Amino acid sequence: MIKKNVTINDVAKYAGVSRSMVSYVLCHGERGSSTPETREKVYNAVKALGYRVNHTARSLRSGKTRNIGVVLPSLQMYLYELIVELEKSFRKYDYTLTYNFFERSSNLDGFIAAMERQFQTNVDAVITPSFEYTAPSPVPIIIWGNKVPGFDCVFVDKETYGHDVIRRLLSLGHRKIAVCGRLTEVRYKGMRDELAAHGLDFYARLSTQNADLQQRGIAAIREIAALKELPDVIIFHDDELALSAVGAAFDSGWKIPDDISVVSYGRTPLSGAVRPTLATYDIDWKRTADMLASVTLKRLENPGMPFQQMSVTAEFVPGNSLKNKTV
Amino acid sequence: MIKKNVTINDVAKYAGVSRSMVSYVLCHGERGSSTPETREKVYNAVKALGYRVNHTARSLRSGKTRNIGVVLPSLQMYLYELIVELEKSFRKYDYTLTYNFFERSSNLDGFIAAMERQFQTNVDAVITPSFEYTAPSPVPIIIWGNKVPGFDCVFVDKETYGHDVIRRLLSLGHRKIAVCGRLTEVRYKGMRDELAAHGLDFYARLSTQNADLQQRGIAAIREIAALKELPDVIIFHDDELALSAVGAAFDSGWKIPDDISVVSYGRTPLSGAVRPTLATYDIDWKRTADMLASVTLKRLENPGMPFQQMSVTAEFVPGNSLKNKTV
DNA sequence: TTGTATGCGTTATCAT
DNA sequence: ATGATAACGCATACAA
Repeated sequence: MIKKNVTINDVAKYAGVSRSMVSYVLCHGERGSSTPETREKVYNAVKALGYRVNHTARSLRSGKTRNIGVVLPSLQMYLYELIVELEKSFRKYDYTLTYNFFERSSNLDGFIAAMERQFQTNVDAVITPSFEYTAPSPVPIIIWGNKVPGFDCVFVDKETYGHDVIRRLLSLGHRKIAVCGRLTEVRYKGMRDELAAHGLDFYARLSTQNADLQQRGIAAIREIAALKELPDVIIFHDDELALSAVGAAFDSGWKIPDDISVVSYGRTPLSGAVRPTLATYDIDWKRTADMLASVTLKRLENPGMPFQQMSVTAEFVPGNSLKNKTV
Repeated sequence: MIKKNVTINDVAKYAGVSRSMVSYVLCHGERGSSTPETREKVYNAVKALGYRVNHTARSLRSGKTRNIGVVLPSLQMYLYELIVELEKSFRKYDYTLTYNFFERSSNLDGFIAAMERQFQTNVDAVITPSFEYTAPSPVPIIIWGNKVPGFDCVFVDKETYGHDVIRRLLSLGHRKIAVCGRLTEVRYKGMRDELAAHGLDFYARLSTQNADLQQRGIAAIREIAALKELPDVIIFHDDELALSAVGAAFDSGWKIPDDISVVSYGRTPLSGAVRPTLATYDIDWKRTADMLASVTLKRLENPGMPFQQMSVTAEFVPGNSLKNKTV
C-alpha cells in the first residue's frame, strides 16, 4: 500500500502547463480547442504521475456526487439479484450506489432513519420501495416495486400478476385457492377481482408475519391444517416463504403437489434446484435495474420532466409444485 | 420534493454568529468552549433552517470521506447476509459503504477494474476477498475471507474447518469421502491432511466450474454416477451448490442420506427449510461484519499499526442430509 | 469566547 | 490556445 496524493497542480507542473489547462484537457479532450501537443503533454503527465481526479473535489465544485442511495428492507435474500444488477446498470453511467437497510418489522422509524442517512451523504437521488417518506426530500426519490402517484416508479404490475395467477390456477382446475402473504398488497386485489369474476373468493387467507423464515413456513402450514378441508393450492408471497412452507408440509406428511399445490412469486436461483421444483413467477432483475437507472438519470438531467411510471411483467415459471387437476 | 441548499453561512446569519462559530459548535458541541447561549442559537438555527452538513465539503476539507468500498464477486446469493450485516456494523461509526461486483468467471481484469472503480470515488478503505491487486493502493485494503500476509484479514479459519469436517465424517462412519468445489482452496488441504492422518485420501474430487447453478449440480451428480462405486458422502463447497446437487440426485433416484450423505458449508436461510435439511457449517456474518468494521476503523485511525489477522470459526449445523453410519 | 483568514482540489468564466 | 481567478462548503489555526 503506497500513499500518494497527486493533484491537478502536480500534473500541471509536470506537464509545464497551467492547472486550468489540465482540467480543460481532461474534461474536453479532443473536442476542446487545445493543441494536440498540449494534450499529449497532459496525458503523459497524468500517466507518469498516476493522477486520478479527486472525486470529492469535483463533487463539491459541480454539486453532483454521481452517487445514488438505495434504501432496502433487510432480511430478504432475493434482493441480492437486484443489488448486483443495479450496480451493473448504474456503472455504465459512472454512477455509484450506497445502500442503507431497514427492518420491515420495525415501524416506520427504521425506514425514515435509513432515508435520513442517505441524505447526510450527498446522494444525487434515492431509490426505495417504500414511499412513506413524507418529509421534503433534498433529492429526487425513485420508487421501486410500487406504483405511487407523484413519483417516478419502476414496478412489476402486480395487479396484472394477480389476475394472471388466478386465471392460470382456474384453468388448471383449482378452485379452493388459499393465499399466504402481506394481504394488503395490490396483487391480492387483482386476485380477488379475478376470482370474483368467476363467482369465487379466496378459500383462505393466511397472513404470517413471523420474522424467522422457518417459523413462517411452519405457522402457514399449521393454519392450513386447521381448516376443515385442505385447499387445492396455496399462493405464497415469495419463494423463501414458499420453500419453508413446503418443508413444513413435508414434515406434516403432505405430498406436494398431490395433496396440495403450491405456486409462488419471485424466482430465486434455488426455486428450480429444490424438489419438487417450485412453480413461481420470475422478475426480470436486469430489466428492472436498467429501467431504474434510465429513469433516474433522466430525472437528474431534466428535473421538470413529468413523472415516469414504468412497469415490468412477471413471467410464469413452471414447476412440479403445481398440479394440473384437469387431467 | 423540495430543493433547498442551506449552508453553514445561512445558519450563521440566522443565528447571528460567525460561520466558524457554527462549525465549531457543531463539531465540538458541549465539550467545546462555546457559551450555552451560543450553542442554543446555533441549534435553533440548524433546526429552523433544516441544515445538514455538506458531506462532500467536509470530506474535501478533512481528506476523509467516511466511505468504505466493498468489492465482491457477483452471483453468490449468500453474500446478501454479509452486505446487510456490514451496513449495520459500519453504520454505528457513521461510515457508508459502496459496492462493486466482479465476475468470478472472468479473469483477473474484472476484479482489477472493480478495485479501480472504487479508487475513483475516494473511499477511505476497500474491503475485498480477493487480494491479487498488486498495483499500489491509495487506501488500506482489508481482506475478507482469506488469510494473506501483509494485509489486515478477517476470515473463517478454513483449514481448521477442513480438519473438523473430516473428523466429523470419520466419526460418523464415513470412509469414501468425495469433495466438490474449488479444490485449490486451503480448506481442501485441511481435509486432505486430516484424511492422511488416518491413512486415507479423497475418494473422488469433483471440480465443477459451470456458471449456472442447476447445471453445476447436475454435472456434479453425473460425475459421481460415473464412479465405480458411490461415495459415502460428498462435501460441497457451499449450500447453493449442495442444494442443486441434491435436486439432481433426487432426479437420479438416489435417496439422501440413505444412498449418499451430503454435507456443505455456508448456511443460508434455506438450508434448514428444504427436505432433507442440509447439514452444513454456519458462518457468523454479524461477527464477521463487526470484525471487519473494527479492524478497518483501527487501521484508518492508526495506519502504522501491525497487520491484524482475525479468524472466525465455522460452526457445524446438523441436518438430515448427513447419516450416522455407525448406528 | 468569538471572528478572520486560509486552503482542501476542482472547474467555469473571463481575460489575454 | 492558454492562464489567472473565483467559488463550491467546510474546518482549522490563529488573532482578537
